Amino acid sequence: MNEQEKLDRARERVIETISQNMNLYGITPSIGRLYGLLYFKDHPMTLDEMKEELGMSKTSMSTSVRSLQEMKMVEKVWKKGSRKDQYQAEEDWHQTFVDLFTTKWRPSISINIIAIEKSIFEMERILEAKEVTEEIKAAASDDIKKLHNALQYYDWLNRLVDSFESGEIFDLVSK
Amino acid sequence: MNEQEKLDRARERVIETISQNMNLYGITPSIGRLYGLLYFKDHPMTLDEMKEELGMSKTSMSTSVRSLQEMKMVEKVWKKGSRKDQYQAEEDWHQTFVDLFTTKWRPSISINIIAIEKSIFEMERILEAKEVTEEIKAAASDDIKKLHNALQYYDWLNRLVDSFESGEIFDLVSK
DNA sequence: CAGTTCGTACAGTTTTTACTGTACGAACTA
DNA sequence: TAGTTCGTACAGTAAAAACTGTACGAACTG
Repeated sequence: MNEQEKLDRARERVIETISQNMNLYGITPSIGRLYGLLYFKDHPMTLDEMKEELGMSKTSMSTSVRSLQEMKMVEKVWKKGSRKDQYQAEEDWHQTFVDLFTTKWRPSISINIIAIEKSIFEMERILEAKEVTEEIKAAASDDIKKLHNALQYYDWLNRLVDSFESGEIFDLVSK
Repeated sequence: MNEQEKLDRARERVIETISQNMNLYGITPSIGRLYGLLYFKDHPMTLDEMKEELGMSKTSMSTSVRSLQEMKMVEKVWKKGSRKDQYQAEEDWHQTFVDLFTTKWRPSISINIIAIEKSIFEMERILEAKEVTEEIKAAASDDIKKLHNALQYYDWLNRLVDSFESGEIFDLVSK
């Protein structure tokens, strides 16, 4: 094995390992591998180049790179003389982590809160109703209490995401 | 629709919504639904009861509840007079979040660090080697720099997990 | 304007993951 | 000790996700 091969192999080990562990971020291995490829290239790449290096379809490259863009892990850059779109990886993983956390978590926190609030409202109507047995009211009351705890948790989570987004988290845990 | 049905429906909305959004925690919807069920029951449940309520196989309940246990979201409790195992949901979601984060992230951080360190070592050997072209050395040197950045990130992530585990995070973002 | 090139929607296929039913060991019961 | 009950391993099946190839609109080129 020559030195170039050794270097490639060492690089690929890291790409492979990281992409395998990216499911924690909600990222599939093949998308992770693409990110790894872009991370180690010191210049932007086109869809055709990615396709070539990973041996996958251009369609996959197109959709994968788009989802990486949505997660702000990759950005499109303009390069003179090329009609093709060029993409490069975001280099600062702290920033990537924060963005990922924010873009992924924020929407689902909102969805959960809305569902919980709606259910609390309906349960409170049950408590007010006349013809309801005490047993059902007790159950409703119990559920309402649990849902308020849940709301409190989601509020906390929202504030946690705030602290990520604002960079305040780096005061507690420095880079 | 009677009041009992209204209550059930309100409760199920929350369970369904939350379980759908649990993929962020790396939890499948059906496991999330099981957790939701346990969360709203104010008493521990057996595998047979879960099977009954969710209309799924006992095998699924057994494996699902085990993964919930591993994530510390559910615990087995002893109940006198019953030979069957009884399970109940962890109620404090802040704690659940912290545990989840810790148990899921810690191992994969370690794996990534090990792979990176191994590759850095190999790349440094390339730099020291005699018969290597300057071009390859430059590439190796570049990669090493990137890997050191990665290590720095994982160190940060480890300290972030520390602050979750120790509860220090709640100083920054209060409950 | 006709001819290219590029990126992506969409449908179909392959691969992966989730779920079920059978079967069996362990722990209890009489 | 024989008979139950309980939980789970394992193999097979059903469902879901990832990936590809075709096809086409948009943007460029001559």
